Amino acid sequence: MDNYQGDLDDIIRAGGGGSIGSNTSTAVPALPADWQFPSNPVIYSSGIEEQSDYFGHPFSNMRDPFLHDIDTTVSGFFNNSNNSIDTGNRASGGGDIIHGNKILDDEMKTRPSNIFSRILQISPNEKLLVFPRNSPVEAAASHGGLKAAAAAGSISKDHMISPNSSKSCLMENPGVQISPPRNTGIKRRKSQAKKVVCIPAPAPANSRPGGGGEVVPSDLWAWRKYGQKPIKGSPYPRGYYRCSSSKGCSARKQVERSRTDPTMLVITYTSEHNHPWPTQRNALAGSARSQPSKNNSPASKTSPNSQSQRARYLKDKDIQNNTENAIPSPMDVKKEDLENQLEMDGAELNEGFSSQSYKPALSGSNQSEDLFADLGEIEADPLDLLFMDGFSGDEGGDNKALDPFSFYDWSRNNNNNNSNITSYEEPKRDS
DNA sequence: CGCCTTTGACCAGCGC
DNA sequence: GCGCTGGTCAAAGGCG
Repeated sequence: MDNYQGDLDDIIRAGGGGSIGSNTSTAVPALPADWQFPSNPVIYSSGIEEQSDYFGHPFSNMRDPFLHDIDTTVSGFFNNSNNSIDTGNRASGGGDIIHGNKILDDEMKTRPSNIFSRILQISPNEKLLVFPRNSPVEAAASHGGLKAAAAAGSISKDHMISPNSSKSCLMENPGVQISPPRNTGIKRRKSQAKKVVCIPAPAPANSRPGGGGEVVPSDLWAWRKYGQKPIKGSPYPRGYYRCSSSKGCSARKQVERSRTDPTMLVITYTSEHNHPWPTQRNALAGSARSQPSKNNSPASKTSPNSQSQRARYLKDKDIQNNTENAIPSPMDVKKEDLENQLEMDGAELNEGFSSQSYKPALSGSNQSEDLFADLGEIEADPLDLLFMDGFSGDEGGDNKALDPFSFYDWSRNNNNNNSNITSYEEPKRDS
């Protein structure tokens, strides 16, 4: 297949190591001005220990430190048995997943203190990460990819998560599969490794069922929509996107609104990008147009806007930085803010992270250098480190590239200092 | 001109 | 084996 160098499986398996390059693009809504980092990161413990390995991310180690926090911060969440994710759905049904939203509501009220708390990971192979809405973490996640998320904590399938600050993002996806894929060789549905990310929908869920007016967050990658289908059991259609940054790239993503929480978008990534970051040109190439047309078009459901924004963002960035490959960075989140927040949490976050580790390894492309050079200011940011770490081929130098799942569109962030990018990664089973 | 979105049809996987 | 559902293909149309 294609040149594709890796698959999600690889990524996952790599444990971290594998951060790959696919990014999703999802633009994230700006964070509330008052948003703050959770003081206590919470890690959901998963029954899955593998994950630690799996992620191989420095972050992973962080879990323990945070575990104690769970009781205090998230205890409600966990205690609530309701919080479980049902992985069960599948097949025919389109899988419904579960839900224990009740809890969420409560939780939401309380608001998880930790960003990480919202990140969920479901299975080693498949991960579902949920980030708090509008939290920088999301961004991080998107940035760092699964690793970051993973680091945040993993959850066992039994533990569901519903992280959204206000609502839970359930994986409707049939896909959240916990058990190993049955047939690896199957073509379509079966078991492709998938990552599922829940992010706050950039725009209010205006979309009517079926109508779809979703705005898909854009990322650096260029995505081309190749299909949309109504999903049984869900009022919202699912959009199918393919990476258009490079020909032959098998990276794909599915975007749909969470049934349970329309304000959340569930993005499922499949396959990895087999190419380095898209150049601006590429990125812009497709995105620029999409915007306009969509808005007008009745059908446009998915995310034209975001793409255009991305394009704009890139363009602007380019101008500003004069960098050919300007990559938006999660860092847009103000460093100071982060620092302040981090202070509260303690250096825990910092532990295990080195600025070095976080440097993205963009497959050896010069791009990365340039990009990060621009980001130098931000580098110091612990969060960045966290997130970025995902990029770096921490694991063994696997440069496979970028974490496919990792980038969310920072563009929005740009506008908002506080904004954040939210990204989540989840593994999904195939549907 | 190139790329994107939209949409209906087709194909394949999965459960019964 | 059948039916349902999901995922992908491909044609048509639109925009910059």
